[in-house]
Amino acid sequence: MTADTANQENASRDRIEQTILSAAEQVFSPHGYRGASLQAIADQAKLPKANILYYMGSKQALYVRLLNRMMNRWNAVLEDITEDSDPGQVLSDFIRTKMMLGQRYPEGSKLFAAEILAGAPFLKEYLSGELKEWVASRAVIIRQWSQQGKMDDVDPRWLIFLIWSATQHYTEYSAQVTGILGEEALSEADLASICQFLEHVILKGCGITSSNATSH
Amino acid sequence: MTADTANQENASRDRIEQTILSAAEQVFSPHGYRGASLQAIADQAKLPKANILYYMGSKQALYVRLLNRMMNRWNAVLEDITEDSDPGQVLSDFIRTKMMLGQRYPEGSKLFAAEILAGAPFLKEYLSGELKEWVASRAVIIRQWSQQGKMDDVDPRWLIFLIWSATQHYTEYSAQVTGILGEEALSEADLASICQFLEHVILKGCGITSSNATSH
DNA sequence: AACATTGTTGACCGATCGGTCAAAACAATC
DNA sequence: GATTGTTTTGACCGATCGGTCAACAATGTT
Repeated sequence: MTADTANQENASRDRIEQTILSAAEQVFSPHGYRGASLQAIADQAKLPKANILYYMGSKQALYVRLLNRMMNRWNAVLEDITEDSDPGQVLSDFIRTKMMLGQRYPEGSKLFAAEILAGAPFLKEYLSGELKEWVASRAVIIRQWSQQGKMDDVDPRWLIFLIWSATQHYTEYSAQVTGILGEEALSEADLASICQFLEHVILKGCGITSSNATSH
Repeated sequence: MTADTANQENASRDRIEQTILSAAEQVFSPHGYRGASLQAIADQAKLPKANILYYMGSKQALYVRLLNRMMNRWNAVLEDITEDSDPGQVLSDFIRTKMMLGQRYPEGSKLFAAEILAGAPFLKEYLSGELKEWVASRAVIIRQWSQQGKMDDVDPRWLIFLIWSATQHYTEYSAQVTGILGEEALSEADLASICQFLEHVILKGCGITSSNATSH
């Protein structure tokens, strides 16, 4: 096997794996790791149970793969900010991006939520390693914004948690939200209204005077 | 059996039921309904499995009882507000009360979260009935505050969701929060700091000029 | 003391759990 | 077309699932 054969590897295998991953995400996300069964995943994927194990090795390996896939989707957020960035612009983008990611990958988001709820048995080291460092490094920059007088002197960690929680709420608690609103699902108008609200409250609440009103 | 014998009913039975409920809450909360087993609950309660079923009837009945117990704990919140109330005072109380409830009943809160995450199969009608009406009635009053110029004209529903999500985050995502902070659990100082932050951002963000600074 | 009621629990039920395995089907190479 | 390697899948394994039941202990009641 030469060095680059792995690149153009069997495409049919990839397609099947994607089918399985997608099915698994739908089964794991509402019920968590323990509440999901391989048989249910197999039914969802319309494949024999033994076939799932042939491709994924074990329930745990499949689950961990899903977690990693979801985390990769979040990598871009808040990545390229500096002390010279405009807080209003950055936080607006942050809110909208997080909101959009939740809408785009609802199952993946719920999967992640269930994992945290269960005490993060498979993500403990990621949270206290990579993610902790990520938050710490973002916090440094936000602190600089405060010192420059661009915004109030708030704890950056609580601010990040606030934006995370406020946006995630609409995917992970979608059953509650839609129940209360009396709608089947959130409309585009709802989403726009929510984004606008969150921007208004959080930016204003942090003492950020909207520099340039981005048209929406 | 006369009409009121049920009042001073067997106290030993109550004690055992509380033991079981407490054990069940600890087992259900991280794993959800499907992820929990009666055997695990029995082990936690240090009782034979058959004994659990003798007192609770079935897994489902036990689970529903836990949900109801948790919901009763929330009943007092935001209950006695009028159009003449002070928004700053009310929202401050709301934030602090919600935060306190999450700290007081972490398992119950997580249980509720897991139920919603699973699509709220046992709470659908509560959400779209009682709770929907509750939110609607609170929204009317908040709208009046806006019209009186006491606060910005924000959508009360999004405001309620914001406070719910921001406060619940610290109990339901406690594994993530503590992992990122590098602490075993949230300290009292952390909690006070978080409450202060949320008050600051949300009240200011809603255009509420803190009437009387309550000392903390 | 005799009896009825309530509480306790090990043994057991069919169903399902995650996972293994071997036989058959398929694909690729020579 | 025989050989080799890869997929596919039903059958099966021991463990565990929620729940039932009958035998038994404990606790009133009279």
